[in-house]
Amino acid sequence: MQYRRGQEIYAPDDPADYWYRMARGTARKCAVRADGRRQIVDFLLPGDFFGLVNRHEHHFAVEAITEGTVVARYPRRRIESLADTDPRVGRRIREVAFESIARSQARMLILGRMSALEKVGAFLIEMAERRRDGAPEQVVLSMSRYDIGDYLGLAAETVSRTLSDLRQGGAIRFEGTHRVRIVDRAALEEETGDGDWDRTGRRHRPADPFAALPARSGHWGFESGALRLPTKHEVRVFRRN
Amino acid sequence: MQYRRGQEIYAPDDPADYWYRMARGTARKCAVRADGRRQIVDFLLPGDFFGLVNRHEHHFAVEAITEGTVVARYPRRRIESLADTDPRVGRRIREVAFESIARSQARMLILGRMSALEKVGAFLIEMAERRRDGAPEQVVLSMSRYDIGDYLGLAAETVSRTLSDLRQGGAIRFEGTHRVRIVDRAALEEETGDGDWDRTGRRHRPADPFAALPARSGHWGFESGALRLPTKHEVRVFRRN
DNA sequence: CGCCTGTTTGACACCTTTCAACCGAAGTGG
DNA sequence: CCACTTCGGTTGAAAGGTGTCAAACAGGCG
Repeated sequence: MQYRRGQEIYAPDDPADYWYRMARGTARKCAVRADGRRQIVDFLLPGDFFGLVNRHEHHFAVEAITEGTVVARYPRRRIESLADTDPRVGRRIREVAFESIARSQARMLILGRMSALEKVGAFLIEMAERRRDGAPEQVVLSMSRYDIGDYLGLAAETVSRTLSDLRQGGAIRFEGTHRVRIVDRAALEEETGDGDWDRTGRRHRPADPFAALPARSGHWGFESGALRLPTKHEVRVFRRN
Repeated sequence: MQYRRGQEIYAPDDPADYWYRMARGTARKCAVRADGRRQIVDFLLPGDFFGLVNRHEHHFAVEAITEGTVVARYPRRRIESLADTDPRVGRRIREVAFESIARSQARMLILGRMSALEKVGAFLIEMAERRRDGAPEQVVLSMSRYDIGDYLGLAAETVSRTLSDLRQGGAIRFEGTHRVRIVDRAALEEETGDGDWDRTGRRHRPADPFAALPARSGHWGFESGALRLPTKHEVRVFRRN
């Protein structure tokens, strides 16, 4: 099936008769509240499966972002009976599902405990990694700043500002509004603390108050490897340059 | 297997040789950063499956919260081969996985787009619903305020304050620090906007600026059905009473 | 009883949102 | 071809919600 920009692939409460696989283009899976607040739960890129649910109805809406988005659609009941007879199919479905769980849970870390700078940095890295077609420092952002904001739990203005900060800080370069080149990937990676999430959580924060704070020495900037969060004043000065 | 309060059930990077099912007690699945920031990805209550991953290693730590937490442990490879031969097992695993996906994605809505008041309200309702043993307006919070905060992406102090606000607003009552009775469930439910998430997201927020705003009429409080977010000043006055 | 962990409350700082304005690009119709 | 509109992006200024720091308090346990 082919879709136009903005077209709905399925709506919440639609009967969940199909499972889907993105073939070309980009889509967003999202929920919207009456007051206009929106949360994008996932961006769907080529190769991604979606629409896998138990119930007979979907919970979210999925909408095409790019013109000419192409989606493969599989009748749910047939796939399920196929999985019953062919163990490889069942195994593959479980793999896809577990992958989805891992991705969802990784996003909780981002949504719950990261600053705007870290969120946007993590987002750029995620988009770079998810490109299957090489060029890992080329990032194409097919979605709008509003979409990115609703994906990260930020206002679109904050996304725009943060991207500008990263650019001025030398971590990225713009090659058009929707095309970013990662110049200093190490800075972005350490910024997001990508590998930092680990180990036990037995100790609470109040129990180790002087554990590994980010170095406050030096001035603002990324020369120390990791991006440090500049203070308000520094940012202001920063932006004026 | 039985665990003591705070004991680790598995660590990140542990070989993922088992799948688990919570039998008694409560546990948290979490990640911690070097700087002390922690995100709890899920609370595990009796009946919940966990540890389902593709890879050979886990990504998160799981730790018992209550003394005497009991967990059933299943060898992963045996379950997988069992699933290959018995379609019902495979089906069940998929169900569990899809359920987990739905829960994760529902939590994104909470983490990304809700205020502290809404987060805590949603949390109380979630805990009430997940109790299998009746008494749906009795909520037992086995976990600490720090745990709740790291689950919701809030500071523990904010959780405490918000609970106090809900108590003073008449939505809940304390029956001990870790035991809450939901007095005005409707207020909590409308507060979280539980049913409000829906429909298409084709329109961005800037495109419909005067869509269904929460009624600003009346004074603070819950009399209008939904909890409205009090302004800073109102909260201050509120708390002094 | 004293220590320790966890909870509550207060005061203040600050990051992010909100409200605006401006700008550029794309599409439309005269 | 050029107004005109619309949409999305960027930037500024002000407001506010939440985090941080701090202190007091309660409960459990040796």
